[in-house]
Amino acid sequence: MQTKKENIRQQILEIARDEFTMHGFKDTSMRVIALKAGITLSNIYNYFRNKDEIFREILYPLIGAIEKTLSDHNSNDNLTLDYFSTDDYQSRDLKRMVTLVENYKTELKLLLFKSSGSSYENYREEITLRNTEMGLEYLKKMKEKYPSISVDVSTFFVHVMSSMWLNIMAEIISHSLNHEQITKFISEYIEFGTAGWQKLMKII
Amino acid sequence: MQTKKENIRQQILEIARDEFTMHGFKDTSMRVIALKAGITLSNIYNYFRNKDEIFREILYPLIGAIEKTLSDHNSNDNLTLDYFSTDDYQSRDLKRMVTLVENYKTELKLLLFKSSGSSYENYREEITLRNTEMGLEYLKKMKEKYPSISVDVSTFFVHVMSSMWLNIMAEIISHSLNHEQITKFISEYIEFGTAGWQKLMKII
Amino acid sequence: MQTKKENIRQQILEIARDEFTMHGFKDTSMRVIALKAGITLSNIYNYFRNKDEIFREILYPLIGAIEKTLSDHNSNDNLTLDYFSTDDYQSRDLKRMVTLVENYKTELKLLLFKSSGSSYENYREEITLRNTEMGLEYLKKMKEKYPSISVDVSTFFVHVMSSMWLNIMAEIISHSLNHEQITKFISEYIEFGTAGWQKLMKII
Amino acid sequence: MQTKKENIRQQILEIARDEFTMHGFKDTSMRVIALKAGITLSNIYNYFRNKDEIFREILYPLIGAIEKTLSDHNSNDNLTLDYFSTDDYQSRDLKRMVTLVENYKTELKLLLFKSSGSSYENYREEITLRNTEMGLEYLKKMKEKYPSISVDVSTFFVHVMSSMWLNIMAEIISHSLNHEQITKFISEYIEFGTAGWQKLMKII
DNA sequence: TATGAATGAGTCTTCATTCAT
DNA sequence: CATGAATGAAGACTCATTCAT
Repeated sequence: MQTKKENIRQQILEIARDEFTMHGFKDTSMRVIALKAGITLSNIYNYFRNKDEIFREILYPLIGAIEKTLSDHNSNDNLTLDYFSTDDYQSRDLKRMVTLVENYKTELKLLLFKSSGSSYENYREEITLRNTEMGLEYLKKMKEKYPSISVDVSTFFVHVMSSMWLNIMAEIISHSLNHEQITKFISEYIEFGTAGWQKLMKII
Repeated sequence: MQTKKENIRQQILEIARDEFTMHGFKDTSMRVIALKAGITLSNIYNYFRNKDEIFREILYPLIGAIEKTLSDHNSNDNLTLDYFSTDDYQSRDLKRMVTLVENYKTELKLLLFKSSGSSYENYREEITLRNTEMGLEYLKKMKEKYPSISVDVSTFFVHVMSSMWLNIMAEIISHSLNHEQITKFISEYIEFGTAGWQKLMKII
Repeated sequence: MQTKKENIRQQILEIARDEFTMHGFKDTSMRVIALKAGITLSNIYNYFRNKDEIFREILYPLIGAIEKTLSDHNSNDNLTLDYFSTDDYQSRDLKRMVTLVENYKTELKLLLFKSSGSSYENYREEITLRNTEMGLEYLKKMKEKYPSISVDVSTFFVHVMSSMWLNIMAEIISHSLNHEQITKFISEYIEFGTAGWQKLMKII
Repeated sequence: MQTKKENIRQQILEIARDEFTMHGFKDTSMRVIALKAGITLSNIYNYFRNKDEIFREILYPLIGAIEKTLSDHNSNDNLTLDYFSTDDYQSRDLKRMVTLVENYKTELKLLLFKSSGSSYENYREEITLRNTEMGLEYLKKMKEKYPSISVDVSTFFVHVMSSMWLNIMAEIISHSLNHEQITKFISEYIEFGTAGWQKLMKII
């Protein structure tokens, strides 16, 4: 009544996000959302078509950010052997990820763990797939640029490395790492990964 | 009537496994299992006490195999720097994992992805936790044996590496890799990981 | 649709009361209530949280009346030997009971006979217990006031006399006594009981 | 197998009696009886036609004893005013009841409290009815023999007095009175009741 | 915009009993 | 005499969604 409409809309979204976070998409009850929002169940349907739309709306900003991050990552800046000798490049990519994680903590949790039953239930796989394709493409271009390096790496290996990104995000979120812990981890991971890739690609 | 009893029991298990695989434990309906098995819903309860018991029975062999693998892995054979210079040790561990994956493809999928709501819903986390603890313990012992190496690695990094095992299994299963592909991947992963760890531990 | 909402609520209550009366709380089916009310089973749950709530709502007025009657009865007016020589006092108490019975015929039947399985299933015992305690307390006070009387009566005897109240109510209800019959019975019961108590307490 | 058949039959009866006592007729599960008896569910049906037959068989001796007690009570010995001046007669009747209670404690509990849903669920009422009829008949005969006494007592009053018997039994059982307590109560009840009836019948 | 009412399909599990072997 | 398998009905309750007002 006295609550302005947009307020209600926001309130539904916030409570829904809490519920989704706690019980997952499928086991979140519209009834409960309505109850906690202090409105009628059916009134929710004046703001959203259905449960899935609420879920999608919650994840909308995150999805945008992810898409942006992915396309940024896919630029041609990285096509240099320096990527594997100086920390700068990988660091820059990882920092993007950290930003994502820190800005969209809850939403990432939803997307990665709680989306079963929603229209985003396969999003995690899709991203990994796209990451893999980008990775393969990257290796191909590098080989063209630096014929001496070895890129004889199985598609699946690239795939596993790609999925690592999401797994790491997932773990960071699950364990509620603070900024310092994240930074420490990233430097370790870069050191570890750089050495690994150099070995595989027979650089130097 | 005409179907022999053990047949039906097996049929229930197989159909249940399919359903669990497709929809997850929680969203699998006993009604549907009965329907697809061509028997009465209530008749299922002559073979199993409840839904969870069916799930547990399906996973029973896998759980045993996992426990065995873990205890084998936890031996002291690995306490040598050779672990990081020759492929033999890691290879042996990874081959154990491969055996697991190839023998219990479907069941692993269930355990890793589809167990929410069942009594095994936290098993994945538990294993990662145990793996992490084993990893930290391992680093400590190595440091005692080889004081020159560095083990200044964050717990979280060890945790991520531990969870890698399960993630890799998960990916192998999801992508239905054949034996050759798995072998190829493993050699790559060993090469990659060995280089990474050597770098981190500052082994020459 | 065409039926107004409060109608339906009342209808559910009435039909539920009939069903409870016929089959008892436990053996009354929500399905059947819905069927007889001409509504959907699930729609009942728009009016009541669960079966027990329906039962409690039906008994709500009766419970209030009983509590009031009990507290009225527990006054100190009765602390006189006249209680056993003139009819007035007992008559007044019994008339209270009659009023209760005549006003809450059906509900009393539910409470006394049909509440097994509901949250009121022990109410009968509780009342008898409270009545017994009140009776014992009464005898003690009387002895203090009139030391010559005998109150050497077993607790169990007081208990049986207390449970009589409820049994009498129960019988009146079961046999659908009219007002005249009730009045007749009461005068008989007072005559009978007064003589009995006088004898036991050795009054004159 | 090694258990003789009659043993099994007895075992079923004993376990069933326990279950009926604990959960009542309706809420006792044949499955549980079979389980506790260590036999198959369906095997019970080789010994008894159905659940009700088990219940009836358990109560068979009690029913016989009740019928005998009732017919004994209905003899002509009691047709004397002495019944209300000496304790002997009533005492004899009450002692019969005590014997019943002490010999068939469990069975009476079943019959009075736990028979809902069985073919004996109305037995309590039936007995009270027969008791009432016997009481009315008794009063009539007394009036013929002793025209001076008053028998102007309502049918319902006789009914309540009749139901008292069963209520008292019920209370004795519920409270697990020992022999001494029962005897004490009975003498109190006789004193109370005799005085009451004398008053009502205007004897002396 | 907001509401209360309504719906039908769905959840897992238990029940007493029957029947062929 | 004993068994395991089978059945259909029933239990209370929840679900997301729709609709008339």
